[in-house]
Amino acid sequence: MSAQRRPLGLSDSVQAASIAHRFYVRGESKLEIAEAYGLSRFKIARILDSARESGLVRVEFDLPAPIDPALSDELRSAYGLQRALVLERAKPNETRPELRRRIGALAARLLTEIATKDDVIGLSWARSVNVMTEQISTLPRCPIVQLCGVQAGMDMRDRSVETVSGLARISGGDAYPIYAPLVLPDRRTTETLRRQPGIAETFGQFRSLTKAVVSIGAWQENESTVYDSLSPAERDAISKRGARAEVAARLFDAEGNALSTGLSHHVLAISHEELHQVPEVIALGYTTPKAEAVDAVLRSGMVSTLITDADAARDALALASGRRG
Amino acid sequence: MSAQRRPLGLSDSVQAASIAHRFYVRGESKLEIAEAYGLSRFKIARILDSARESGLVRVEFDLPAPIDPALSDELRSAYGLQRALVLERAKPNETRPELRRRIGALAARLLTEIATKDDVIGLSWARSVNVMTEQISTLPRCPIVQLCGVQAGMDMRDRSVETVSGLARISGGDAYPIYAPLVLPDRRTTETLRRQPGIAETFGQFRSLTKAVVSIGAWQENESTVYDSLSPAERDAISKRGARAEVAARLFDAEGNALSTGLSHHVLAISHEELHQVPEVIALGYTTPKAEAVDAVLRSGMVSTLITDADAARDALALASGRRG
DNA sequence: CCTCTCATCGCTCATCTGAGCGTCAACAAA
DNA sequence: TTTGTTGACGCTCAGATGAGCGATGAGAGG
Repeated sequence: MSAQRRPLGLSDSVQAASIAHRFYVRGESKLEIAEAYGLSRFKIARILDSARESGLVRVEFDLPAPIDPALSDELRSAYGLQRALVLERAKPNETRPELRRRIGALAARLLTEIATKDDVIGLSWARSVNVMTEQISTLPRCPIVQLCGVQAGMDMRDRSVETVSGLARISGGDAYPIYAPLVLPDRRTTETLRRQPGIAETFGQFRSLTKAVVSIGAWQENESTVYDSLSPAERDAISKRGARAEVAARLFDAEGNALSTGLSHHVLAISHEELHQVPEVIALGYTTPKAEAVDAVLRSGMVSTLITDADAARDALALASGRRG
Repeated sequence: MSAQRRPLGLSDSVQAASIAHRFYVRGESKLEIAEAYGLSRFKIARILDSARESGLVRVEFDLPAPIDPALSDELRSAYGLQRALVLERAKPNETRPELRRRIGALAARLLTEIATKDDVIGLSWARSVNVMTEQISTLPRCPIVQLCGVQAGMDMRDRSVETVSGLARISGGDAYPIYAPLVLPDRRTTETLRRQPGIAETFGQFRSLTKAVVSIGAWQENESTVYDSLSPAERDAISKRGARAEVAARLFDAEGNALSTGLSHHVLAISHEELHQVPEVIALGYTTPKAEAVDAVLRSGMVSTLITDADAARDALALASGRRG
């Protein structure tokens, strides 16, 4: 908390370090140490305090991944999440694909770890989710369900249509894909497709989902594939309704409320309600421009685990504390 | 204490790290953390314990010098010293002059720090003490007293005869040198010199000493300049009396008892008793071959501060614990 | 189905610990 | 000299903590 006081002398430093070693590493009680040194336990407590304040003893974390435990915990408690994984800043100028890869790797490890054979896992449509599945090598035998239709554009090229079936192959469980576009021209077409055998079967799985991995998009250019796929008129109309964030083509306002717009009726995707029912929703959202969107989605209470980077985490925390303090 | 248990999962690790951060860095109580996480305080305690045991949280020491705090503390309490400074192992194959330089630097910093204007500082004749004085740049104005005569041999070449006057120049205090050899041919010559004006004056200071810096020599070849300067017959005679260590040409047996041999009467040096009276005796002793000698001298109870290296410290500790356990 | 094992969890109680306060000594100003 | 200021120290007591114990539950084997 407080800044470095005076640097302490060599002799005092060694004594303080020895005491700290006994206390923190060997776990002796302060009373015990006090007796060994012929000092009062208060003196020992003060030495330990000043040793920590002066930075003489540091507590380091050897996490199995480059995660910032302090930020993770702050984020977790600020939004009442079950878990938060905040990736440490890596290089000063990490490119977006590099960051996405690291976020995906983290999500992959988490999913591999927490998935059980009784799970039904849903995946939304996003580059980061795609990158995640590429980094999963083992998974219990459980069904993999696609949460929304196929996004037109670059996704086709990197074969992300195979995300769900690919993961199902690794898992050995059933695959429930949606071979149809995410955004459709009108409501009627949407409902027709919605009733197609394969698609209806996938939609039927939504109520059984136990885990979902989704990506958070911001309602602005290049920060949401759904945004990018709409016409300027539609984008603006939705912006005017207060849309800030998008998850699986479902929209949220700044307060995290589900936003029902015209778009709602011509996308093939899991509904707000169904997604909210999923016990474990792992949301991926990274980079500063998405902080506001991450904030909005977290406020919806839908997310149980957030995986993000340090920049976005700090910005989101600033928003959250701005509301409180 | 105990070895690494299982490595813990990613999710648990992050939780444990967050809890450890709250506890160790932010200083929250376990009860507080337990409430924040909806866990019992016992659970928190167990998480913290296993986090430390598994090495997930590490306590690091940022000492102003490369000192091993754990070894220092063990050594300090094993021998009932006031202070112990154990230099961390540097390179795998550090040469003796390099090690001596680092030991000297440490002693220099310590002496600079603890010396006050009311001190009377004694220096024994040794390469490490000489190296120490070279690295002292400031010292309160106090008298500097030479504790023993000049050792013949290589010391002359590196101008270590000037050690005392050099340090006195830095300090601004009086210098009490001994311009006479340490080992003399017979008792009569020794006593004659002992009564010479300058030398007598220096010897007169011995009872006023408040601090002394001495080097520990082992009674074997190349580990004691006094040993090296004697004839084989004398060396062996003294060895047979049980000599293990030498400090300022005064001998100690393995139990740390003062050893009175024929040598005692033809050296110009402070006596065992006078040295024992000095409130603060800083002893320098390093490298493995000297461990037994260091052990012996520490057992004498004469030393208040030991400065050594990790190898010697470990070996000495093995000797000490061998006697107890 | 039972029963055993193994691990986890949270309780009690004796001990340990922190916040706040009063005492004391050192030192500077009056 | 006295008086005020500052910092170090250790006391009290309420609150936090650890050791040990029995309860509970999941999974293995009968």
